[in-house]
Amino acid sequence: MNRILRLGIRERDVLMQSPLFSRLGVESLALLMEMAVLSSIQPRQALFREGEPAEQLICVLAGYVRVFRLDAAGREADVQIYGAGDLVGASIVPPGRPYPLNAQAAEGGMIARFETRRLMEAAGQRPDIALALAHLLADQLGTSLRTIADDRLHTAPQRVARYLLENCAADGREASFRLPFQKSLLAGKLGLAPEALSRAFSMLRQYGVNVRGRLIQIADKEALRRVC
Amino acid sequence: MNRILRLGIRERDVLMQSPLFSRLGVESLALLMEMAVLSSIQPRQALFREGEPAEQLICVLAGYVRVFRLDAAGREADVQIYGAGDLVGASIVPPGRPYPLNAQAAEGGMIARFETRRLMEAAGQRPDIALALAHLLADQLGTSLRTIADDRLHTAPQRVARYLLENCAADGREASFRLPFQKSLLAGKLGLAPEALSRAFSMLRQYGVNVRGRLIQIADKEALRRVC
DNA sequence: TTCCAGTGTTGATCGAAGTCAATTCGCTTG
DNA sequence: CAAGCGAATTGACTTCGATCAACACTGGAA
Repeated sequence: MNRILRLGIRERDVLMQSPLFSRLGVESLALLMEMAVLSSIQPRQALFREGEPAEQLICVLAGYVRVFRLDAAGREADVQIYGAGDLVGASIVPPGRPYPLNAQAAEGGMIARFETRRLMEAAGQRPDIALALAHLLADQLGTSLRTIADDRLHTAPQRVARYLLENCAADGREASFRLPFQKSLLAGKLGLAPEALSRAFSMLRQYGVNVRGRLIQIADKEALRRVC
Repeated sequence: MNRILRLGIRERDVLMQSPLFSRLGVESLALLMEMAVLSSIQPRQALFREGEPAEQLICVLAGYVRVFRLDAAGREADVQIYGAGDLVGASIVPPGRPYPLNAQAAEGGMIARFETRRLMEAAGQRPDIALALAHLLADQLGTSLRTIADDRLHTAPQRVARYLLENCAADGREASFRLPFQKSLLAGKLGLAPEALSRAFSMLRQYGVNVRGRLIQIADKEALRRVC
């Protein structure tokens, strides 16, 4: 919430790598940097709620942001998890509508906020900004469409296996890596209850997947690929 | 596939209403109209397949286009249904990648094709085109995110009830309308097997929903809303 | 170290929806 | 009009995953 925070080197770096900035010319880049307002975020802090007027786009600089929807009974369904460099709520780029979803910090971190109104003004004058926006939206649309298909086609162990294969080092027969966040968050991202994720992991043991805390060890990626 | 077809009045009208064109200035409009290549499409005709180089964006002028994904076993999962005015495959706007999904004509109709390369060139020079693209992508991203949440939060009868309420006249206590396409297509759109859609309809009978062929009659929208 | 709270795991049960098979419906075509 | 075909429905069965509850593990604070 601290408006006085200035962009440090680390924050600039993350921004520069983000899909919004990475394709810009120097001038546009400076223009947008100018607009960024930094905030640190606390675990579980709400960043915006469904129905609120949508005026700001958020770029995650550190930590993770969970975007979810509530039903009438108060149950939550995660829609997407955003990490460093990701733009949250890009679907509200056209200003003047309410947020369609809720966003919450999954852990402590740092974000940059951009006024959508100013962003759109800038995009109207500088094609590279508009194009970068289109690019980034297209990417998010792509992953989101793929998520729909995956949900409908694959069982829980299959979804987990796919996630592991996408997020481990590409080379070699075996691999090991650390989950970037809590298992309950991963469960939500995959559209599962935490219990279902747990069961999926234990069923994947017979395919050479070993889990200790956040550490994942895969004995044979080929074997795992056959699960999908 | 007939490249000689020229834009008739009806086709121009649909294009003008589409989210890509509706926000453009006259010059940009003329430029894009110029690029449109018309084709008539036959039922079940494949428009593009997963993995093919993605070079064309498709705008539906008449009929419906089904976008779906195949799994290893050959099962299909529908991701989205596009109707007149909708832009298919907008997620491939950035050129040079393969199509991530399959598209197929659900019935006979008419489409306009645009080369993504030329489209992006035009967008790079004319901010209104780039902005229109961003706008449209944002919309599609929004609906797609909402689909994910809906899938995860609602049962089959609830999803059907929501669809009915969104697609019937807004005013009045009762309503009736025709489904725009086959039930099997609707089932896919809602992420259901046809049998599940059928059962959902018959369970909604007790909430005042009557179905005969494609004709839907809703006795009391309030009652139906309580299902969701 | 011990305690504690939050996180994750396991077990038992239940309900939703997918699948396969058998009819029935509704529309097109001769 | 009848015939015939694909679409839709219904039934029986099965599987997957949500839910609730009990328990175990982990990491931080006193």
